[in-house]
Amino acid sequence: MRAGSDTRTRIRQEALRLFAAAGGVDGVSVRDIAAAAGCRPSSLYTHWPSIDALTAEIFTVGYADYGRRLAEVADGPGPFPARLEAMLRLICALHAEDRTLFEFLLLTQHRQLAAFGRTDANPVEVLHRAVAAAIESGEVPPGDPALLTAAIVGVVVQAATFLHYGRIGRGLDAMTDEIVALCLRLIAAASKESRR
Amino acid sequence: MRAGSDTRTRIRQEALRLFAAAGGVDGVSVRDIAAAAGCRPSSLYTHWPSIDALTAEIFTVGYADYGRRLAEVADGPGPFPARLEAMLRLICALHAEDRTLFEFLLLTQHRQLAAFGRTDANPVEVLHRAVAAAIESGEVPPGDPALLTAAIVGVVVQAATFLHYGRIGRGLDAMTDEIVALCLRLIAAASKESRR
DNA sequence: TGTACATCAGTGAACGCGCGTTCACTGATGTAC
DNA sequence: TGTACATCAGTGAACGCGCGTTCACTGATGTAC
Repeated sequence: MRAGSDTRTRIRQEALRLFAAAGGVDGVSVRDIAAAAGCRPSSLYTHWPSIDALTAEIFTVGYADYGRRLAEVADGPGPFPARLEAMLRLICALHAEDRTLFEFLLLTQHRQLAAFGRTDANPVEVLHRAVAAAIESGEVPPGDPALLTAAIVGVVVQAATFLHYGRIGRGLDAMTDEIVALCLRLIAAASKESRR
Repeated sequence: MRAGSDTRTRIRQEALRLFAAAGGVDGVSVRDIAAAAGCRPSSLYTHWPSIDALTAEIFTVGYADYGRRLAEVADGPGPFPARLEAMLRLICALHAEDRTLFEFLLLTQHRQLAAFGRTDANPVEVLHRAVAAAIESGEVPPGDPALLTAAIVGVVVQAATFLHYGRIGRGLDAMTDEIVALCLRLIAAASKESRR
């Protein structure tokens, strides 16, 4: 074996970075990856049989690892609400720790939304305005309207999406307590709802 | 003007159907759309200057219309919780009314998730098991564990995603009351949270 | 009503392009003796 | 230590393919008189 040639590692890293930036694997070519990694397109085939094998490796390894760490908490001892809170804190920590991987795993979407931009007809924008107005009028107490809107649409995932597009300036790690509180409320609400 | 040639309409409809089925515009070619619409690829250019113009028309028109209908409710009179409930009921009704358009607008994602499949390492599956276990153990009262899991990850959007992949057998319209209750809980929780 | 012409949705063949991939090769590094 | 050989990561040119798109055309339909 040769002394540490890091081309394989660089290809994997740059591919992940490009996929996360593009919001998916489409639109990122072998030539793009090679250029970013500082090698030739054919070098990729020294390490993987195809581009699909590379993307599958990145996704499967990352996803499985993420699932495994989550399972450790989920399957552990203690009451469910405490484990849910621990899972949420883990997810927020993972996002802060490796945002590129997190976004690649969760945000393969949203090219259309990005192309459409922020207009008044954007449903999310409509809801955001309604929330902001409700907060201003005192119907809903003070808070970050963008965060509350994201919570309604999708709590963790939607918050990560808003962060990805720069509508929220704080990382998921800075919002951990609020995400935990919202989700704990959700399970309490579900309990009451299912009893009626 | 000629007697109603419906090729233009068929191209638009079939393109939308294919985009929704593929979970995005990538992987759907002009040839695919033409074949589904029963015409030749070149016919598309009689009606649109490019494939991008067609996708932009479908997305922009659908998205703007969706946003407009939502804005009518959001900007109407009455207290915020009632307007939020009305918006959620409208969204669920829109999903039931034109699921293809709804999915095209919201679910441009998830090809990677589909390729990865349902394994034990899937984070969503991990959470689902934890929720199901919590329900079985009585820590969380009876209810649809898949629905509760979807609620935590993303309430409306995530529920629509699960429905898209067949993990939930009921339409959003059949879940409207539960979605409303969950989101009303979310805003109540947000109120208390922001006061501390 | 009949004929000549205009319109224009749709056709069919072809285009240039970027894609993923192949493969004979190079040349730096490691090993044998 | 020096020489001959083996290994193998990385190269460069080329491939076939499907993509979006073009354009001269066809032929059914509508209009003028």
